[in-house]
Amino acid sequence: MRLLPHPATEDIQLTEVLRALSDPVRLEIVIRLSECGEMTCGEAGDALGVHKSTASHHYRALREAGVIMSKQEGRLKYISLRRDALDARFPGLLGSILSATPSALRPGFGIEAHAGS
Amino acid sequence: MRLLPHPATEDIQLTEVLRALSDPVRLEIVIRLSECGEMTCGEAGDALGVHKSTASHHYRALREAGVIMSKQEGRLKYISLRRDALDARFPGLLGSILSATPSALRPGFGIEAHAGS
DNA sequence: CCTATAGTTGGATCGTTGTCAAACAATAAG
DNA sequence: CTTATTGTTTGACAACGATCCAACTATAGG
Repeated sequence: MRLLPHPATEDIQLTEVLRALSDPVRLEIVIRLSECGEMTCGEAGDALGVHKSTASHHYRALREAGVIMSKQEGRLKYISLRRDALDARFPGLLGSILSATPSALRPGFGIEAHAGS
Repeated sequence: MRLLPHPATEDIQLTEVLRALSDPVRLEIVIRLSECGEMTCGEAGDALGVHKSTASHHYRALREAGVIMSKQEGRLKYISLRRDALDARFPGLLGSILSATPSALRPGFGIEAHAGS
């Protein structure tokens, strides 16, 4: 079991976090992580609709921005949200984003999702 | 006095707001607006260190994302934060970003700004 | 060693973006 | 009308980014 390098909490930059979360695919990953706690890259990338290499690039972007943690275990790689670090550095930010997301992220996933005639 | 077109509150998209705020220059503009309330483009762009046309592009990006309002008055154009709309759409988001900013945005503007030997 | 699995890396492509400079538009004042 | 002031638009350019595909690494199991 190996942990991969992540930025220290105090080195996490606001603009980089915002940038990381401004991509719909990455925001989707973060939302899923916030619901499921910890997942393998395969699980996280399953319903994203992008190539696995694309997903891998997004994991790296999120990790380098300080948003997620990665730890390798055998041939699986588990990723998880860095909730504590984000809350310590930018109190309330992650919470406001996560509570705003379900309907805000994707039209067609909330109240207005009655794809009738 | 003319108001310029802005997206309706319910049309403001989270990823676009995050994207707009992920640029240091635009975040700086937003911080200044949060402190000063309302400014002309000239005032807002003075200390940004970018060409005025660049600043103008940033104003447009912020306006189209739903972050700021613009109103023309004579030959001046006043811009201001769309606090109410943002708070209604994404409660807590703007607050958490603004309270996180001063030291997080720019190293060299906070405690560690003693440019000694 | 061979094969399958899980994920990364490196190119190639294509669209987006941040920047400046120069030209432009619009208002105000002489 | 001419000039000054404010800001926008357009063009050019370099940098970045998202994506896919193919090749690669690394672990696990036969």
